[in-house]
Amino acid sequence: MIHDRIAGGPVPVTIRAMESTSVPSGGSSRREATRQKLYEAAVTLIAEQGFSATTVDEIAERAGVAKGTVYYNFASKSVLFEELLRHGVGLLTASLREAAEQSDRDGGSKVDALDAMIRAGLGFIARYPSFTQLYVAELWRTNRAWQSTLMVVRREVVAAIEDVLREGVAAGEFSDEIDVPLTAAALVGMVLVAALDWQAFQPERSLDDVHASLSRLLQGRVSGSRTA
Amino acid sequence: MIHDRIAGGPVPVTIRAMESTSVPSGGSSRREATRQKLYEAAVTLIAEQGFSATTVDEIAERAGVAKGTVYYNFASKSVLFEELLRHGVGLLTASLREAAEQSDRDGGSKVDALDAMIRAGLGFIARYPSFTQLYVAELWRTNRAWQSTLMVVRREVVAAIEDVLREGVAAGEFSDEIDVPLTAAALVGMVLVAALDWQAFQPERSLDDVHASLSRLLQGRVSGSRTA
DNA sequence: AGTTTTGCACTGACCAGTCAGTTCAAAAAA
DNA sequence: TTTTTTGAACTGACTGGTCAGTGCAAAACT
Repeated sequence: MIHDRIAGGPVPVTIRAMESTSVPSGGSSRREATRQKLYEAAVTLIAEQGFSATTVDEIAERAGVAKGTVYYNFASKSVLFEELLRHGVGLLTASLREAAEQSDRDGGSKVDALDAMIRAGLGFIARYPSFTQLYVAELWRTNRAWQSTLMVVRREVVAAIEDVLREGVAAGEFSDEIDVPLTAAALVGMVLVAALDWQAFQPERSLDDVHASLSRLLQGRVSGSRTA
Repeated sequence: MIHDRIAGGPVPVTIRAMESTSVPSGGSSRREATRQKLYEAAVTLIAEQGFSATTVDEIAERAGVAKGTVYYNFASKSVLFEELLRHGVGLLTASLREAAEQSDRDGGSKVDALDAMIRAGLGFIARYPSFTQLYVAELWRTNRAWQSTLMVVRREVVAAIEDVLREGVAAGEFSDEIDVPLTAAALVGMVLVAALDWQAFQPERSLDDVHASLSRLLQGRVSGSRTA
């Protein structure tokens, strides 16, 4: 329980992809492949059952390795979880920012950029539903070991959206009366919950379809006259 | 057990337990009062730590009750949790439906009703932040004992919103192109996440303030010309 | 070449501690 | 009296984490 021993050399962990990138390719040592398997096993189990209810034995079994291997690769159960969080949110923010930049490059407006981000968010959630579940479930918890990691990681996501909102306000495209942080949070929530519901209850629907519904809601065409 | 709670430290989120509602006159036996105390204790602990990480001993201690009392009043830890869930969502849906009905009685439009529900939702979350945390954290989990309870309870909430949306569509107030279930889910998500962020990161803001921001977002005045 | 050594990655039985749930005699309300 | 609560002891299963030992492929050596 108590680690008097300070990790002598914090190994720079290079996390690759979340799901198996069918190509082990060069550079990936045996260890790296094992880490990958552990991430994949952990993300689904924790999404389903929660962190505390998921045992290290389960993770090891699912990954097809011995329990000791988990502790050979990660200092503790929570460290494994934290690295999983960081990695996943890294992918998400990269995807969001990339979408916004692409929209800008195409000469789109900031509304277009926001729309592109919503689409990117939906795409991410569709690709990594387990990670999203896990993130939502842990985000507002307090008094947890990885509280600080969670805060850092949340800030990254929200900031990506806030940036676009602010640019839009500066460009006169959005009302300058909007509350940027709150609106960003609300948008995250809208996409998050809509996407999780989509995945959970109407998985047969297409991304385009869901995206269109959310765009409509966002652009205020809900409370308006019937569109032609 | 280890109680390393830092006394008097900065409390990140002031969590108010589910206090007794406006004096439930009937059935207020001694047992009922004990149950209430147990709900209050359980809701905060589980919101903070999650179900699995919360022990029955902790709940009993927090409620100021012996452990045996917990098992005298509830068959098991998960039964306690399920009843807590049902109780809390009952309060929420009642609040939402009451808000919509009140708006109707005042001769408001369906947009007004929706707005009133958003306000009611924010009010509920502000009053019972712990319950909300707990609900969000468990909602999309799978393979859990209380899965069915959770589904029933979710349906109640979403249905309350869907009803108003449908009425609005029928009255020609909302576009008939909107996707009612998805829009309802998105609205829930918007309010949920915005409110939790409000409570966690800007608790000093007023409900009116937050409500105004969300109304603005919903009515599409985000992407529009600057309002006068 | 063939042989020996090195050390990384992995193993799984094991340990010390924890937890949900039980039991029950006695006390305190009602 | 009857109902409800108490509080402590107890059980049996489970859990995070440990550690002496294994396997093996690439070096080092002869």
